[in-house]
Amino acid sequence: MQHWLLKTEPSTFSVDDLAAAPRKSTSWDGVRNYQARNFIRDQIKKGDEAFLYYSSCALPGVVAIVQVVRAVYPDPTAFDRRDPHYDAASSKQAPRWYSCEIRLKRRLKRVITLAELQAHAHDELASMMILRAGNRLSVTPIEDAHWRFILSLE
DNA sequence: GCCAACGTTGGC
DNA sequence: GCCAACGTTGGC
Repeated sequence: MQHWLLKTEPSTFSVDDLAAAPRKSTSWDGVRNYQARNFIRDQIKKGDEAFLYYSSCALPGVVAIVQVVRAVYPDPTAFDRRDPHYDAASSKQAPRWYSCEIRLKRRLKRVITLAELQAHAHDELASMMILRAGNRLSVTPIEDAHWRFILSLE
């Protein structure tokens, strides 16, 4: 089982939104970056677990653990003309963008902040993608050792 | 296929 | 709001 980190801006979609959703699950869609798309399309499997990470907010960091409950399918928002993520170049015959469905497994007891992660950027968390300068990927794989270490901070 | 211009992301 | 770091676009 592979681990992941999924980025969201809490002002757009928060863990509260996820907790309030039916079955505490949602379609993880709207990803419009090819590298992130490829992770979703080619590597994310049902049963995988991911950290939910808050960005562009007062306290960036990991806030929850989610589980992939349905693997890859074409991103429906790309087909919806009224959706801000609509993409005329994506057709149902040849989809360009993909989604998966995630369910809230549990909230962390507290936010594991970006500042805490950065404090270990040169030892336990060396080469963690989210800590790379200028990182903008919204979907990144997490090494097993990193996953365990981050949870040990909780 | 190169690369400059432009837009977006995201920490601070 | 600033700005660095990227990704994308489009002229050539």
